[in-house]
Amino acid sequence: MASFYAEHDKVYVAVDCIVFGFDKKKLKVLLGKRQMDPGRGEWSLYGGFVGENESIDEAAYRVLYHLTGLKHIYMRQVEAFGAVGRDPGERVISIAYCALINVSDYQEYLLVKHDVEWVDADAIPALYSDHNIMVKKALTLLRKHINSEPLSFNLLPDLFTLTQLQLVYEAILGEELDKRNFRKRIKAIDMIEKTELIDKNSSKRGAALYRFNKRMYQESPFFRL
Amino acid sequence: MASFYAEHDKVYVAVDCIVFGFDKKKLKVLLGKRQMDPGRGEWSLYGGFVGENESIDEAAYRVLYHLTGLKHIYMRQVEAFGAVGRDPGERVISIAYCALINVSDYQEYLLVKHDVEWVDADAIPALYSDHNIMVKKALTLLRKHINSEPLSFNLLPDLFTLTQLQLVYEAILGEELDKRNFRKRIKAIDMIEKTELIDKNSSKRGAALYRFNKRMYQESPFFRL
DNA sequence: CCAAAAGTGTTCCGTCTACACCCATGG
DNA sequence: CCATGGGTGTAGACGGAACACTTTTGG
Repeated sequence: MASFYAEHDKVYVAVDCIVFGFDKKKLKVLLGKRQMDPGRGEWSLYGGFVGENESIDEAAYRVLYHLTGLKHIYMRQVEAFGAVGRDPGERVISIAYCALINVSDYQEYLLVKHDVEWVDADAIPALYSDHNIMVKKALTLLRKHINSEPLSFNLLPDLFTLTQLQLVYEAILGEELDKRNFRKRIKAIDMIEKTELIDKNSSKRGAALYRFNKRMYQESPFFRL
Repeated sequence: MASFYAEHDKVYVAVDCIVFGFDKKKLKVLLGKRQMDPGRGEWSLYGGFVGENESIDEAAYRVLYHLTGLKHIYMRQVEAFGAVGRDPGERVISIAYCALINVSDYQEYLLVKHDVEWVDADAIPALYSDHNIMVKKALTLLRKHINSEPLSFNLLPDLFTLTQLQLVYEAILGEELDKRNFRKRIKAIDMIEKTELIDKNSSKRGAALYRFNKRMYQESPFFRL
């Protein structure tokens, strides 16, 4: 490859992943202690550098896979962060990505392996560099899109009860919802299908299990709760 | 500065500006012929490289200033584009920015100086690299936010008529709006103030000029059309 | 006097909100 | 039999959509 742009500067580019999960009525974020200098030991998002021969999306999926062992996860770019002094080490431009995973898919031993924890999204500690801003932006984005895109299902198992689904919405929106109105709206959405299966974990009576029909969404990608 | 990250790759980072304007009932984008290799002569967005000692926002404002001679312009990041082969020259990650300007603030001689033109947003030619995708994303974003943020005023002079404002909305949304309903909604927004001034350019009768009260918006930053 | 754009209200319909009780079951 | 969570309907308020005519004035 010719060097067309040799007179310009090159910089480090990294990706940082905001991994959201949902557990026990709470929205969680996967946070860990930074394992490299500078900032070793500080609370931080999990990230990595973008290599010469991978796209930024590939880098984000690679980092997410390394952290969670999971592939085919919902992920989207949040924003590029590029203040000059944002990283105390060297000039690094970082692109934040937001991932949504089902906590029960996450192997617990990885928490130890990577020294990470599920932290309540409403009790985030002080984080390395500008990572607090990244988390806040990701949360804002999530809140903004939760009603117009089928995001919530990524935080739940394939089969879920309507109470679980409602709890996800309440956790993300930070407010309680009316059960009857919520269920009325759900009924109006064909892509959310009731199955014959009953979940007996959460109550003696048992609750119907529902499923999100991904295929139906792909055919007509419109969603509004 | 120590070299903490020496084992990682550095890449070129650029910014590309999607500059929207509004003129004669149409939404326009500022496009030019690329002035450097590779791709010299192709239709392209106007961009530039991010320097070692400037933030990506600063780079975007510098590029926009160079192109338009304007400062304090509304601008926001659209998205980072980082496919490996996106630039035919070398590996370049580019961060797209969207700017909204009032066309009558734009000095016409700059069109010649930079070899750029105002192109109809609904008739964008084939552009260099992934710039078509950038424009499309910026347009989608604009459409999505036009009703919940006071963006439209950036495309108009300080004083504008309600017909002009409606035309901006129609151009961005790509559909006609009902005049009476539109004006009813405008009347409900305190930040949009009627002045005593009359514009006689567009009609014999004359139309009242309105103004967006920026201060009022800063105090309570809520907007919904 | 007429063309051209500005300006102005009402009705209807659908959507959102508030709200409380019965059901099924395991222990 | 009772505690626990699951499940259901209605009425009133509100907001959005449809819709047509009068006003002003420069040429």
